[in-house]
Amino acid sequence: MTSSPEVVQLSEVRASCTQCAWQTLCLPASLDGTNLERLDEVVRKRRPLRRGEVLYREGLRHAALFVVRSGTLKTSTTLADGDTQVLGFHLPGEIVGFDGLVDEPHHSTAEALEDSSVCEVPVARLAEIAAQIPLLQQQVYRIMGREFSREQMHAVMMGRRHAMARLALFLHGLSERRRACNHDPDSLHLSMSRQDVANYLGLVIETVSRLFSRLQSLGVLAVDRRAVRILDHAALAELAQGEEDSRATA
Amino acid sequence: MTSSPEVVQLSEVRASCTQCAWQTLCLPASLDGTNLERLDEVVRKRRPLRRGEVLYREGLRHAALFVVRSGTLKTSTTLADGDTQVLGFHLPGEIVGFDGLVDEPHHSTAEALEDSSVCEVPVARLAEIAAQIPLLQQQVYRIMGREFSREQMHAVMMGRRHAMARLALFLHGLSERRRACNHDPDSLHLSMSRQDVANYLGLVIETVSRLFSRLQSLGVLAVDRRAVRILDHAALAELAQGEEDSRATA
DNA sequence: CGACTAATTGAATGTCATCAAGAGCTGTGG
DNA sequence: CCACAGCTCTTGATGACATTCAATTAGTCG
Repeated sequence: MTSSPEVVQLSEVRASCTQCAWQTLCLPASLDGTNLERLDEVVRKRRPLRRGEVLYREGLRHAALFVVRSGTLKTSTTLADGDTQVLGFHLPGEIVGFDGLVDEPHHSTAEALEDSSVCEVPVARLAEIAAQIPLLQQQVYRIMGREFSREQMHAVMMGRRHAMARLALFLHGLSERRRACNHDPDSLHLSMSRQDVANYLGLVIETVSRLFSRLQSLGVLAVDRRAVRILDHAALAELAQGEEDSRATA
Repeated sequence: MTSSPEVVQLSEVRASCTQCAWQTLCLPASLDGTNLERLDEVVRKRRPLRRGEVLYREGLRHAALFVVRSGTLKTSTTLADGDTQVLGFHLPGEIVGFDGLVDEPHHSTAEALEDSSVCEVPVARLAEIAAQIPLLQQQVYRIMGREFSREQMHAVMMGRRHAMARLALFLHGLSERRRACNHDPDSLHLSMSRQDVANYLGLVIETVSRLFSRLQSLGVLAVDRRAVRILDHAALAELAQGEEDSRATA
């Protein structure tokens, strides 16, 4: 079971999509052998990103999509007054870059929250071969719809007027995304800082910190720094709906 | 200069895109005559929508995009607890339906806020001809990116922690969208209720009402029911940044 | 070990939600 | 034409909850 460096090279360069764990979530879904190879030719593997490294920056044109292979990305935008707003966190299998699809400069910046790796898909090349492979074209649309809905989920969270409901929805969403990847939906590793979570939810860091503490004392979560374990999904779901579960404080 | 009923008919049925006021914002941008005709064949004109009429409903599959030709649409989604969250307001030239692109059922419901009219673009047919017209394919991507960025702007608004900043951003955004259509950016006709505005911004109706009153007394707006005139763009911009312009209250 | 950052916790203020009442507009029918 | 009902919107008083300011603890890196 020893794998020589050449084999690794080969699989990385040639058969990236074929061997990728996220095939079913990503562009290649439902493509057969021949078409998969054609997609492979378009997809450019990128060097791994170091924690803190920026993938693309707002204001720059870079018409490409990026598939997260491992790690976590954070997208954010800068406001007129210099404040930043975190727009999203992106896990393996998810795709970023839709805000700079063609010509348009990006409105957001994407940064690695931990050491990560991504595939780069130049939009122009993708469009070319998608024009010849209807199933791929469909998959592109499907993924766009998926990411669009994810954006809307952000608005739903921010629309909740109780801070607890926002955090509960956030945690529930993360849990669901882990389930989608066949990972344990109860154990979350938050690769983002409390500050990032707070900003993402439209709160301040102290509030988020207090909420984590409260969830822990309620027995809903076990919190150890950025490692979070969900102990009571039902209670979390209730809190997500704004039910102030006051009886549990007794 | 009399136009017979037949001429109207003809222009409505055959030359919809050619004569549409929103050409430059919409799919046909940068298409020449021949290609424009091919697009015309795909686009289905729809009967006008009456105020309150639903264009599509969440949970249903309906793989089509809709271009707003006149009027205003509201998209919203229903939460687990039965509450609804308003996701967006859509003005002429803008496009809705991205959340139900392929196969997937819609996550949102689209409703006319006033008598409106839309063009329906079946995604499957659009994909077919876009595969043959690279410029159209590009334009599809461009528009998706645009609507994606609009979604993100919603998150930016909701992220502001002062109610005034949210409303100011909202009004500023509406103003900019009117400017983009060569309309007077100072006069807004809010076709949505205060309740809708409040929900969209994650506030309650009373707060929104108070804010409008305050903006009026500050001399920033002239508010007459749903007719709003922006008197002081600079002040509005300041308020959008969370600057509590307390000196103006003196 | 010491300096730095990240996160937690406490106390006080302020903003927004809630509850409640009233004003203004719209449409209907007598 | 006016009266009435129903709705949207406004305005006021109160209180809850999140922010702010401040200090402490925990964890990380040089």
